[in-house]
Amino acid sequence: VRYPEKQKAETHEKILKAAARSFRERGSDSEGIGGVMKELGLTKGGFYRHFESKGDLYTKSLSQAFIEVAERMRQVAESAPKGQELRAIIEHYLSVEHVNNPGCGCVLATLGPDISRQPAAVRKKLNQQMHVYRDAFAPYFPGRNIEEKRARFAVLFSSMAGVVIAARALMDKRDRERLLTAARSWFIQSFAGEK
Amino acid sequence: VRYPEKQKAETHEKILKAAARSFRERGSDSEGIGGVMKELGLTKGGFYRHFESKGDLYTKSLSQAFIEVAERMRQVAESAPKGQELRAIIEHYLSVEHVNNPGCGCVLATLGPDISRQPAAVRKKLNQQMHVYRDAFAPYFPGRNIEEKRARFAVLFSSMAGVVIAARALMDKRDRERLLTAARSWFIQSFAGEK
DNA sequence: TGTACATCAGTGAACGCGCGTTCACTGATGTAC
DNA sequence: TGTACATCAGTGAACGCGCGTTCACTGATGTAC
Repeated sequence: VRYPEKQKAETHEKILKAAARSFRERGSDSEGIGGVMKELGLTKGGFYRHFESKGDLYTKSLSQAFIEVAERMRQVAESAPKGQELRAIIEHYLSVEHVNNPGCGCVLATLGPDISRQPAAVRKKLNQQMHVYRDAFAPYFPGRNIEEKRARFAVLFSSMAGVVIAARALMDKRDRERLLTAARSWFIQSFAGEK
Repeated sequence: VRYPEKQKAETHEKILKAAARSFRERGSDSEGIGGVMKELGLTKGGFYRHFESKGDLYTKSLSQAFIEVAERMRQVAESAPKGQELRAIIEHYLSVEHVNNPGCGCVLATLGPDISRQPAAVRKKLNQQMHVYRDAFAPYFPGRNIEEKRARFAVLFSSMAGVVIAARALMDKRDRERLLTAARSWFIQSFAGEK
């Protein structure tokens, strides 16, 4: 069956998005191509018209995920009152919603350790995406120059990712909220200069 | 072949330690029972005389890992000058050595996201271990009462885990060292009250 | 406008591989007599 | 002290399963004439 005009591009993007969610929710194994394609009402055989391999999908879908997350953060920052952008970003990142929705959340917080186990080529590509991600936020950071802003970005975001990871590992709901609340007020105080 | 007196206990512990390292280095998949047993010069068939299943090994070896890491941290704290314990812990945790040796490093920083994907029973057991881990350090934390100390412990350790994860994801050695240095001085300043 | 043909996204069965698990077997050690 | 026997850690082959990948095939659409 030959399929309608623009369908291929649509399917391609659907696979990308579904995979980006699946990898973040379930890890880089444990669902697989068959599962993702099935979710979309397709069969796994067709996958290879869109991607070279599972590794190819992994790299591309995570790149996509970095972009999506950055875009969302940018919106949060833009809709915050002037001077409160960083605070808004911190509150958004350390929210219960983020912790409860890994599928559309920060890549570092869902697949960080996994990324460091990838072959060099994959890590390289993802490192580039991380830099794009970083440079989208550097403007909101305090610091005398770009180097200082970048350094603060790196410390804050990696720290917050750790908090989200720990919160997700905790089973007790109240422990989780307590951790998030404590972290929120501490990060805001330290980085956004308030309580 | 019937094997010498205490050999079983020794083998049991060897498997536990090798698995604790393997899981942290390569993730919860990607080496497997066969590989771990082979490393020890054994065949995989014998594995089931020691553990019920791979999941059983996972839980027990990570519990072991929590204990080992806590013990090491305790040593670091004890050999530090009076009043400098927390600072010593931070420096040790955020060292290049820790980043370069995931196999004997912090469990949260190697398998944090993985833990949150485990079935409830496994998470429960690991949560208990995390509490033991926490209570071993609470004494070194500032705070008016045990609750405050625990809260600070949770924020500091989860943040530091995030930094180690991010450092491991970075390919460029200098980026990595820059992140660690920035994080070290920031955490020490914030938690251990110095620069 | 109509017709013949090439294209190629998607199908569904099959293949290969690795891994977790099982199981019949081995044989040196510990124990009972 | 000596002998017969039970035990059980470890072996190695086999099994089943799921997953990534391949491939011959389909047939509606787009294109060439």
